[in-house]
Amino acid sequence: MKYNEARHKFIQSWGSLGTSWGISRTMAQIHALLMISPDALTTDDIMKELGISRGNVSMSLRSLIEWGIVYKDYVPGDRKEYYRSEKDVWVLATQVAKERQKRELEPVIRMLNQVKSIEEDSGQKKKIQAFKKITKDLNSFAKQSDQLLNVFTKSEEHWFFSRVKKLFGK
Amino acid sequence: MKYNEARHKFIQSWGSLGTSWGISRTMAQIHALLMISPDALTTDDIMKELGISRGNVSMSLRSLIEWGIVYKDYVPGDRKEYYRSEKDVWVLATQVAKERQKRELEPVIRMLNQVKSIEEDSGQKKKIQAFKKITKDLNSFAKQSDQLLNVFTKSEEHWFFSRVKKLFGK
DNA sequence: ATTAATTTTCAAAAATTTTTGAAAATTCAA
DNA sequence: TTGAATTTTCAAAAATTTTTGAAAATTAAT
Repeated sequence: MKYNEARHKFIQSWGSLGTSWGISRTMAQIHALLMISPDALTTDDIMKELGISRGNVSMSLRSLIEWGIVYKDYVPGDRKEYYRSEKDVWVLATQVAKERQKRELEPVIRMLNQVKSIEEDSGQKKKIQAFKKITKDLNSFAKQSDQLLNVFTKSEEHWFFSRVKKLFGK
Repeated sequence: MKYNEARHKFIQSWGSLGTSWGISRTMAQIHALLMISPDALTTDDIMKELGISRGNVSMSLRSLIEWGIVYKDYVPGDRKEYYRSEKDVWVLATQVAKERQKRELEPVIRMLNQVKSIEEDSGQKKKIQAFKKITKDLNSFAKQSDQLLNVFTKSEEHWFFSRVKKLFGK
């Protein structure tokens, strides 16, 4: 496979994967482009490479910076801003895990805590029983996942996978 | 909090969470409704409870069945089909993990394997170097995650969280 | 202060995804 | 078979999300 073909495939695939990970196609494509770029890129570089609008690039970059996986660089004597991706895959993964924990897991835990205390209600014994059971179980699972994610995001790469694998006899 | 309020909050929240987990609002709402229902429900029950169309219920249920988290029940002497959710949270979680592994993780690994072998190209040494480095690192991480997920989906509930937590000194 | 370069904002347009609802298909009892 | 009950399909409509692009804001050099 030629480099340009591989590069194109990588950017396109990362873009469509982004969609199923809850980020927009172009945001993921920009991220892909920055990951494989040895040098930091300007807004215009990105617009030209991916054929997308200035506004889109601006908003997507802000979002990537909020996710903590893209950084801004300032070059002395140059008005333009340069953007650069985090390239350490472990750091990338832990940043993404932290953000998703905040956006997806924590809201569930909050909701489940809210619905935990329901008043007695004569006519609906069975339904209330079922409701309490599943929400309690989901809450317990969600909290354990939260703890596990904390272990993951705080651990050192070297340790995590190898220790877990050894633990389960792999 | 009153039961009906809690129930409403649970269904609505699960619905909007579904969106960020890549399934449609109504599909997640149907799942929520079935999880808290002590008895299996018919298509008409679900339509009435959630105020959504027959077609939507039919398609969403098929999808939930494909995910392996909802089952069809047949009641003797009744033409209607009854639907029931998996209620064991560990089974739910492992099913969802398996499906997402198949839909999200495996495609990345396939793509990264494809772009792995690129021909030498005189003019682009530095770019090719950077490309090879990041795709190799991503591939290695993706494969380790895949293995970890296999450990998770094959392990017993009791073991998983407690062993991992103990391992990391929690 | 003025101006040119650059970035950001956001309303409108485009694209995509979800939902509807009625027709078609299926199922099963008589 | 026939036909009523039920489920499925899918084109069109609605809702939602993403993208555009030009105006406004910001930045920094002169």
